[in-house]
Amino acid sequence: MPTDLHAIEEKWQEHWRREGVGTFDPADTRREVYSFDVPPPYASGALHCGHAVHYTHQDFMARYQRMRGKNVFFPLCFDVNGIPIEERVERARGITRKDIGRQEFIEICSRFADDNIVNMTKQFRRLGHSADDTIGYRTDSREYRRVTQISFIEMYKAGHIYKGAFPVNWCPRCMTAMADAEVEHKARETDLNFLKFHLTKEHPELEGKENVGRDDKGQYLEIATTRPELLGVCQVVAMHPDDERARVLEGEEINVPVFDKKVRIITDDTVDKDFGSGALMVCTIGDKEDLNKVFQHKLPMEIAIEGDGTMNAFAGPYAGLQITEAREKAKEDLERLGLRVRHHKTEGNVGSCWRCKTAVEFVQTPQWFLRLLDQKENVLKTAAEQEWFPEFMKIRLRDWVESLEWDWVLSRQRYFATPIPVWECTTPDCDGVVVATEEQAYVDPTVDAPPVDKCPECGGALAGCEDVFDTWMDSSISPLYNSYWKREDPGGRDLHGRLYPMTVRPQSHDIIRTWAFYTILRCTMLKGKTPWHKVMMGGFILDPKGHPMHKSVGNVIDPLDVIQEYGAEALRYYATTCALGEDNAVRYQDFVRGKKFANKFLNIQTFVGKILGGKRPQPLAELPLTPSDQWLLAELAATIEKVTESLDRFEYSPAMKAIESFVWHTLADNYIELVKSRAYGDGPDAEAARSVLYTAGLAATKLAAPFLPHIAEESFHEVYAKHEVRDDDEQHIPRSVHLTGWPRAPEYHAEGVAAGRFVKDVVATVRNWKSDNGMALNAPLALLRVVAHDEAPRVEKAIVDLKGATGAIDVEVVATTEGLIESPVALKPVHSKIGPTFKQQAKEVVAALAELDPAEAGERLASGKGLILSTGAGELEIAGDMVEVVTGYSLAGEEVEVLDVPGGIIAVRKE
RNA sequence: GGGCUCGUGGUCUAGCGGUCAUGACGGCGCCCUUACAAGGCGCAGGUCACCGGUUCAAAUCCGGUCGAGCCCA
Repeated sequence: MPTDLHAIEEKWQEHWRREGVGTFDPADTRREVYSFDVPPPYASGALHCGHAVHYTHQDFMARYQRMRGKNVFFPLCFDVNGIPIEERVERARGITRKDIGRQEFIEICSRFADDNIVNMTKQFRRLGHSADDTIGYRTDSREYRRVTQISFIEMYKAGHIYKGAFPVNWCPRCMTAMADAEVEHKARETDLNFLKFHLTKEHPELEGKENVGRDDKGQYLEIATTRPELLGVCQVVAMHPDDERARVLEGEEINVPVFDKKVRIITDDTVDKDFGSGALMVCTIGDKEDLNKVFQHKLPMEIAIEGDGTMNAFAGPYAGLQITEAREKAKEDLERLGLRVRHHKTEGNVGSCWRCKTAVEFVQTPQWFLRLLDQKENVLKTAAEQEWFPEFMKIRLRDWVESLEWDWVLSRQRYFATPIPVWECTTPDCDGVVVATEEQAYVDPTVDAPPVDKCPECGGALAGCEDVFDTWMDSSISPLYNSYWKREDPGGRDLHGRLYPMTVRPQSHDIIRTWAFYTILRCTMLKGKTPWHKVMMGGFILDPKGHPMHKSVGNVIDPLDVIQEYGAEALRYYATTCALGEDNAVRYQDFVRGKKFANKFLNIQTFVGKILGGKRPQPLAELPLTPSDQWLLAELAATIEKVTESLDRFEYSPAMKAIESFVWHTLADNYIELVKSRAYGDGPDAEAARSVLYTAGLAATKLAAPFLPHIAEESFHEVYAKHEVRDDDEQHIPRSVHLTGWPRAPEYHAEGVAAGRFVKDVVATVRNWKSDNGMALNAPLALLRVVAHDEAPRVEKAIVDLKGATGAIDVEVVATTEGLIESPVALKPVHSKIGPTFKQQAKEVVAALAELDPAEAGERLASGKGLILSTGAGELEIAGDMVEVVTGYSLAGEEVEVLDVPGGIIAVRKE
């Protein structure tokens, strides 16, 4: 029977959509809620393997919790805001956002996202995901942005927000401010230039010291820098206090080349004595370290770079040039003036924009900030109340929180994001601000009127704020949005109270410092309560060699291609093998195994269906169960327990292994083989086997349902559905296995379990023996004698299975080895002993040995005597170590083969 | 430079104090067995990265070395 997995998968995907399997019921107050604060994938157009695995993990849990009777809130959401879509639109149209009107640009971005969302929704469905599109959001919707704005208004009123002019990270390409969390540090090779800074006073004692020199302009100190274009804003030169040169120079002035400007020499123990020349020029502002020194030493904040990445008047002769042009020009000038002593390449960490990888600069412009440095403890306190899976990932959050030194800059100078709902006074030097009212939100201050006409401070005219929010402002209220905070309650039954805190936040570890941190921060500030009880932290999915997948490397694997070749179930099977918190390489062998297992599973269910013949067997309790039946039920109970425990700990891999081992090995390879012939028959024994098959087959279907939902659904409808009734309506069969209850351990008498396991081992041993002896597995056996010791009375009850499964015509179950006689059947010469002793005579000795009666010889050897051989040269005696006695068994005078089984032995005879 | 995670047969992987170290993929041999050859049975293949320590007992715990990945500076 060829199985078309694709057809099965697509059939049930359509069924689930039509039947609304997975739909959250906001009006249901009876069932407990299990909610997911899902990570909205960015609407870029395609899901990648990381998405495929992470959302599949969520789907496992969602389907499991539904079967546990929970009202599952598992929304289908999309993130839309921000630079990536703006960038794609700009590239696709060959424009910048400034070329067309603000509102038109926003409109184009939004339509671009629409198409991607349609496409990605289809992809989720093809993966077999049960996310609920009746409760999803997209972050550019008016409703979502309304909630973001309200959250801002509340925090503003509570005094957590301020506007100020501080240096902020700035991407000259995206032309916007950004938070520390958005800055990546990448190793980059740059030129390290050693420049002459002439000293204002001569120091003969420094003569000959490292990096100190002299030319026609006098004595100089070499200073290494990668940013010569910033010489104009060099504020100070710093050296380590232990530097012997610093002891002489500290407090003196030194000449900045080209600019003919004098700066002080200071000491600072954070300076690396061994880097460059050991002396550091502090510029405003080359990097974060400069910025720290500016604050620490109260240096002037002269910023030489404009927001568009050009140099300004502070840069003197380089004003008007782009940063990199200015750098080249500065190097040329220094070289020409003989001020650049030498230069070499160095690898340094350059802060870069996480979106476009452009080197980040510091720019000082008025921006909106959220005060968070006073919230560090609160954030960690909230996190302490959460259960993280795995727990160790919390360390990353703690490290990040403890390292924070800056407030969060909220404003971005972009278009396609949530507008900051404020109007500002246009009168110079008046800092009057009018914040929108909650009722006004959603509001776009660049279009809509402020709640009051004039500045409340000075009566001046108001202008709408043109800045938008950092997109993490939107993302970090997802638990509030999801739980209908400040939104109309569709059920009118305190939905917010029932949904907040949410049950679980699934996410990956690369956005702990952003999404997890900001969400905990903001929800703690706004609600004073944790946003969720649990965090499920996914790892990275890497290419088969263990490297990250990148378009530029060409190692990207498209999950849809995997589905095309192996099926969605195979991809989902692979997802079960990916442990939380660990990075996992794509493993093709798992796709192969998943596909094989899906097929095997369907075959087993087909067999069970055939055995049942369309009838539901009598309940187990009314039937005489054999030891084999009891053993199988015990195994089933243990499997249910193991799978349930594992799922409750978000451990998918052990759960799947338990299911696979039970279904494939215990049920198919052992139990079915054991009872196959009985189950085809009539009578209570046969009915018992069928009832066990029904129970185990249905339970296996339910256990597999969260992981392999398509084949579970197929099996359920093919074999079981018509015999089952709905929880809520006994007149009808269940619409889906996913709407039925999680399996409970079956009830049975356990006294035969050990005997059943023994019977299973006996049968497996016989089958192996047949295979070793080149016999067909269904070949008949003349006799099977089972020595079962204490278990004999119970094993006896399984004679029907022993006969059926081994093909033995006669089966005897006995308690002891009585009647089984072990006797020598052959004598094997030990050539390594006989050869050296008898040399030429050896051949004759061996021949004579073959003439002896094994039984008699064995007896002599057992009593410690040697063997007497008669050869052509007369009699001779050989010692016991020259011969090996091969023993055999006989039963009632006929030769039998004896095999070891755990817990006993068996004797078999072919004919 | 710091933090976290991980080094187990050819490849991937389970185990994370206690019988002969789990299983998959691949390889080899045998087998059409009233569900399945996309299957069954079996075989080969491992100094559990390395070095120390704790313990009656270490793949497992501790320390160090080397290597990989991620996060952060």
